Amino acid sequence: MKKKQVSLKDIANEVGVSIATVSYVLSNRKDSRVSEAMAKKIKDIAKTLNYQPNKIAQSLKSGKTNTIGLIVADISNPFFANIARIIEDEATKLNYTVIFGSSDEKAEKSLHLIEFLSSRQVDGFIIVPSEGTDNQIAQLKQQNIPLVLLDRYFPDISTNYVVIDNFEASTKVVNELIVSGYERIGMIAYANPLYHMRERIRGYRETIQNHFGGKISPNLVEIDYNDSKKQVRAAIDNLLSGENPVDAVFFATNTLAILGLKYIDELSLTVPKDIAIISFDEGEAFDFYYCPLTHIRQPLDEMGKRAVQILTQQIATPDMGEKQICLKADLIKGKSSLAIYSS
Amino acid sequence: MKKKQVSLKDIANEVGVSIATVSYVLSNRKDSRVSEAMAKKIKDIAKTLNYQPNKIAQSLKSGKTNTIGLIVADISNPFFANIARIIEDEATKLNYTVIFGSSDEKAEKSLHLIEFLSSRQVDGFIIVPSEGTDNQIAQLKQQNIPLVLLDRYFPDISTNYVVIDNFEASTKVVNELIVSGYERIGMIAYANPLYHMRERIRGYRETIQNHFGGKISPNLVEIDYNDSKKQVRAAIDNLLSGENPVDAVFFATNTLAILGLKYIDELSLTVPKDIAIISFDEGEAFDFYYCPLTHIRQPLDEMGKRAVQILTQQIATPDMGEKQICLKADLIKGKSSLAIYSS
DNA sequence: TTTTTTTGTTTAAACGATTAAGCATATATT
DNA sequence: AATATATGCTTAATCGTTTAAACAAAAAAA
Repeated sequence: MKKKQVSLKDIANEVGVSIATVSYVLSNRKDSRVSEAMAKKIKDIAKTLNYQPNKIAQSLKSGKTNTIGLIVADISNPFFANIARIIEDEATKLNYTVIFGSSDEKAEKSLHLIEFLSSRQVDGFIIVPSEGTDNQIAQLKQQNIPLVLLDRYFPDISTNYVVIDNFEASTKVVNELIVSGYERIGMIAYANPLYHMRERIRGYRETIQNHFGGKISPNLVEIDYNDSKKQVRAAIDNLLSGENPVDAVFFATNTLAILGLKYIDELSLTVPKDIAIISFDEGEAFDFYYCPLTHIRQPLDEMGKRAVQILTQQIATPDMGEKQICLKADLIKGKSSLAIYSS
Repeated sequence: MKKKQVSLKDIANEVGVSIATVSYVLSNRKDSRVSEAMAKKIKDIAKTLNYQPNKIAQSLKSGKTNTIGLIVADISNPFFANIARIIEDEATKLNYTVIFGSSDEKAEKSLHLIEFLSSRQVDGFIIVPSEGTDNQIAQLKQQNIPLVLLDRYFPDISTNYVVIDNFEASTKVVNELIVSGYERIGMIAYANPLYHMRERIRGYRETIQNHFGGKISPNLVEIDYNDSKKQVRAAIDNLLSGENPVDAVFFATNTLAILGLKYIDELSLTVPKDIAIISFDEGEAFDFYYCPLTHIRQPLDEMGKRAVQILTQQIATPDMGEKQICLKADLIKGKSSLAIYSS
């Protein structure tokens, strides 16, 4: 009982003319030689029949789908949801549709998504790559499929990417804590070999090293993504115990910060009096934290837009050179890292 | 320089056989009569060439895209991001892809999205409809395009839908406040004519009415979505002023609650001592609110899954009757509506 | 008038897959 | 041996577009 969509053929039959003529008119090509009268007639009928071109057929013919495949770790994570929204808006502006998928930081899922979206002929990908997806990215590149990495990248694979300078951001965080008088600065990060995480950790380590010259060593705990809740609690216990408990903690992501702060509250510690905190990224969750958090703010808007722009450019001009964008992130000063005035 | 994707034709040429034979083998139809030897040869070559079927071509032939169009108000809103994730997972399980778009609660954008996704031949829609989209929904229905409304629906249009019983949920909220000893209960809602909002308001009004029998009247303020921040503040000022200031406020959505609580904090009012609060829906933001919020929890998981299931069923069996699911939401008791023991 | 050019439209191939129908050849049945 | 059936593969149409090429008729140039 379902009514088929109106096709060029239907219009052609109605008007009593060939499909080609209808096509020429409705794709209003400047060089077509269809008479004014005929054109009007066709356009009118098309309108009354409510004709909508079948993009699937167009895509098959043109080899273009005007579709972007977006792969993030988890669309329900606000960081990615926000960026997805920005990407959606920019893509719409450029007449592209977005198909998305969540990889859950798993290489296997990522591969499945890439194959899935490839077979649906997306024109290109924007990918937040997970651990162990190097080969997938290399493969896409080798197949000349337009691609932009977002938020993270592989230094060993030359691709388009849009990221922030994680090293520098991390440096800012640690410096802020040091300037504010904190000395025993711990860091909780993910045990993730990806470059962005390594850079955050390196920024932390080197700044501590440069400043304290070995008199105080870095105190870093790395967390397994799939067991984060338990391990974050253990990490905090760890950092707070021993002869030299930390007086400040730097969380490498907002999810870690949320888990950490919940536990710190459970321990009835007060921020920043008992312990100072700086987090990477924001989160609605922090809106109501009693102590406004000092944190790194990534330029999400610019990141998302740039990624779409670079991708669509590369789709249009495949031989365009690779674009590698590294933006600076800001340190937003809250009250969770207030200067210590008493000893 | 871009390498074309491998097609059946390429394999056929390589093997020296017709396209049809290759197609029969690779779509492993049980009734095909291709010899074992040939089949193996074709499969091997297909593997070495890394053949991936072109779904665009398959779709054109079959008239099916295995794609769901998802329209929500705003993918960056955690409520919708969460539901999008659930829908994604369920869709993947059923071998469907999801294309999404954000309507921003605007009928115009919604129409644009529907047309956009229709022309991309999505097999069906899951839509969180906005104000004024009745005709769009009616039109889709009239075109026999499979459709499930989510979270909201139009009582005047008979469609599939998955919603919660907003009236009942609202009733629970007000009863909880009354039982806890509150009497002057205000409500802040959106000035939105959609049924879900009307039902929340009706639940509030009727419960107040039933309980206080006119001795205390409902005290409702409706907010314009596009000016919510300012208007929520005004609403709270309003509810707290006059001869009979409210002692409790019921927020009709989590976004309203967030705005409201921020202002209440600014006013240095303490929850629930100075004012009791109950909110609809949760939000990461509440995780760190000093006073755990009493709120309505919608069964997001079930809503998302059911929506996908109903939609895919209807795609498979178009003459299936309409399914209308109304789930109950739970009241999660926090401490923001604690019983009053002093007068 | 004949030839050339322009104008308006149609024919047909193509994109990559599916699939009913056709056609040999081989095997089975009488 | 003659006919029927099974086996293995190919031909060709189809989905809805696009578009180069062909064609006929009208207008312009010779």
